[in-house]
Amino acid sequence: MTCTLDDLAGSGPQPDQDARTRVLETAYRLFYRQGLRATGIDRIIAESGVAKMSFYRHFPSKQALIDACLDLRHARWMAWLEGRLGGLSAPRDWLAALPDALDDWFRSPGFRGCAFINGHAEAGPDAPAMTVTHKRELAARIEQQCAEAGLARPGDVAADLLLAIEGAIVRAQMEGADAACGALHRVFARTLSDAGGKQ
Amino acid sequence: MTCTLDDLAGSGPQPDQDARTRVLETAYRLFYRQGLRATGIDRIIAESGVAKMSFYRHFPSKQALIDACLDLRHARWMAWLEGRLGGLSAPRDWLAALPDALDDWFRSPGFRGCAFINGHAEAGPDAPAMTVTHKRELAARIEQQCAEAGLARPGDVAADLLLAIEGAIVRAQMEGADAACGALHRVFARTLSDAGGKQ
DNA sequence: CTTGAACAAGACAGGTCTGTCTGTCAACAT
DNA sequence: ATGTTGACAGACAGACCTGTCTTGTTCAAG
Repeated sequence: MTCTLDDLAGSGPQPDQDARTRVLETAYRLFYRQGLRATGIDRIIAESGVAKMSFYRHFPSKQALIDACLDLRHARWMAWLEGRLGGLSAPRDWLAALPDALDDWFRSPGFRGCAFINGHAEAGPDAPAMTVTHKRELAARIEQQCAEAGLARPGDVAADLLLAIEGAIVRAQMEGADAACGALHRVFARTLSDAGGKQ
Repeated sequence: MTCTLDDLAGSGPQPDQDARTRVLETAYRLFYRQGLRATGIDRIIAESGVAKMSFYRHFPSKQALIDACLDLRHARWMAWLEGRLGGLSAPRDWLAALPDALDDWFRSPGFRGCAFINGHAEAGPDAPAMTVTHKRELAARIEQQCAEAGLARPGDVAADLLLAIEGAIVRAQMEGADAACGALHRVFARTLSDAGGKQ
């Protein structure tokens, strides 16, 4: 599965898609843009051009639709990241290129932070499990690359890098990409340099 | 103004307080615990033991109450931080002790992340101005300490530290304090060491 | 041709949301 | 004594929310 930044943002519902896909694509955009609670079922139904019963045939509840959207978001985001860094076979290069990839994402139109951070912030401890699962899978992927790069204490290095990533996402959301990317690059370089990766 | 972690969490409405204070204290707790949109006016009114008209006499709208709560949160959080680090007159010590202070906060009962990050995540670009103002004032305070400590490029150092702080808050919210604090301490030590502060 | 599945359109129920309004009461100042 | 002020209690309006149900249409497989 390949995924561009446009795919990540979502193309919106297409008339030739079936009802379930139109609902999912519409919700995917609205939930991210407006928030989970602020987006009502009626609006999703109206914008996707679907009957209410068609919606409830495919999704038993709003919560099920939210879960499906977060699953899709996770799959697309990870696919985007892998595609964006796909040409880099050396783990050290992969890690060093992460800030540039995030920089692209921060500057993409419609960027509004991390859907999982936002969802967790909104729903609190009762947030869908995917909000934390996504972060764990990202952390595992980064730790894998740290280990393959031969860095000492790959778990600690991955935790440090993930800390910087989360911070950069929040900074970019609140103050813009420029305010986040300088610090992100510096913290990454310092962390990797300290861990033995090339500068 | 002094502020303990209990004060930061909010003591709830006391019967001897006037109506406005009871509303504000109730909303202060509920907005942080449940989120802005998930907390209805009716619930705030019921828990504060106030008439609806008394509420609307003191606050023209729910949005005005939200703004007042964020103002109060900002004042209390900054006062807590200054009090927590008050004994440290040397700027380098002040900066080095920041992760321990945040650690205490992450482990305090009822911790649910940063009210300003959460509010911004929920409301998006239309979020109250205080959500970004709070972060700017914190960044300015950190930069001031960096400058007084004689660090090179105090603005960059402050940006790096703030990035780590935001990341740690999010990590602590989603995975708990243990998952955040190790990385926070390491990134802080590395950043300060690189900037010329004592180890 | 018949049957059944998917779908569109929309009424409906029951609840919640914000915000307005009417009364009643107690404290207090003139 | 009397008017003012603040507060409590609760009805009410109008909108929005989720979820159910009915009716009619399209279309394809048997």
